[in-house]
Amino acid sequence: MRLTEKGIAAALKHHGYKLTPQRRVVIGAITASPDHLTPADIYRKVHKEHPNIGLTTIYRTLEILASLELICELHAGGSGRSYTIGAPEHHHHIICSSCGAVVDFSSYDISPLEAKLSRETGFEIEGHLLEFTGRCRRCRQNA
Amino acid sequence: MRLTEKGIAAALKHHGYKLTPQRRVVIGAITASPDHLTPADIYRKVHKEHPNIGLTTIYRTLEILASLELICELHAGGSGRSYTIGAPEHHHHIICSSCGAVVDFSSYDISPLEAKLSRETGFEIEGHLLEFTGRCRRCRQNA
DNA sequence: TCTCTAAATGAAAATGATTATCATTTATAT
DNA sequence: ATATAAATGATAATCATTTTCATTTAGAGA
Ligand SMILES: [Mn+2]
Ligand SMILES: [Mn+2]
Ligand SMILES: [Zn+2]
Ligand SMILES: [Zn+2]
Repeated sequence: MRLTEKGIAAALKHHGYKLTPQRRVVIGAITASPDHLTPADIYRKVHKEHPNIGLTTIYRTLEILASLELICELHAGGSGRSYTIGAPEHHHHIICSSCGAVVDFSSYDISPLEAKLSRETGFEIEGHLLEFTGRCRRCRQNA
Repeated sequence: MRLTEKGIAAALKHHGYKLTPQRRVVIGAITASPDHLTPADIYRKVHKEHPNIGLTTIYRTLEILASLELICELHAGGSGRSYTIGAPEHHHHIICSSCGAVVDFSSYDISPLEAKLSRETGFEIEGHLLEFTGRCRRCRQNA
């Protein structure tokens, strides 16, 4: 049930955002790639065909798409966000420290832990970040 | 079994690092505070007594201490690292989105999940990041 | 204690990602 | 077709971190 380019565009309009050529281009780039892309990645991918699009606009478009949960935002370790076409179910990531590949996993429900923490610490939990780093099979074999 | 100022200094020397006044000052600041401090926090704390210490040196010292696992490095969500005197046991963090307070918790063992993921994805897991965000009791009451 | 040298320091500039500004353009409701 | 609020993009600003490099210094050895 992967979101399509059209579907994302429709959702944008539905939420009152204008459907500009620049936004179409960003949506196109992100639906076309299975990878997690940084704003700069998208800028590069798109710049040949559409030299008139600004990096700022890419940031802004990604921010909107993420806020509508149409794409999935990833804060890998230190610096740099990246985005990928949103899988509707909540999931987490494993990131290869060698090649940067990102693998999703969803086979884990964190809510019991949340409830326990909330009880023990008095926090009202709003969100969480669960990420693993490691070396993917391929990188391990090449070494 | 909290590390002492002397203990950290000794460990530094043991690993071949010189024990400079600047490093003593950074170690002193970090052992004196129960909080997670950013490099800039430490710079401010220290600057009255030691106006001659550079922020660069604080960054460098913290990097060394973290690499020796004498202090604990925290990448909170988006931008900005912070450090605290290293608790020897592995633990995770809950961060208040309103006031920035950080609370540790260690009542959770993530290794079964690691083993499962390793089996399912072929990754050799090297590390992980588990962080919760929420609103602490105090901030919740003030609102 | 004196000397020597690799290691450490810090001022300053560079970097890199992200955000703010603001004059100009444009998507769309009417 | 028009009006207008929203969107764009060039540019500059931020902010954390890193690099550079000339100068200082901790600590090993004479
Ligand atoms: Mn994902
Ligand atoms: Mn901690
Ligand atoms: Zn890999
Ligand atoms: Zn709080």
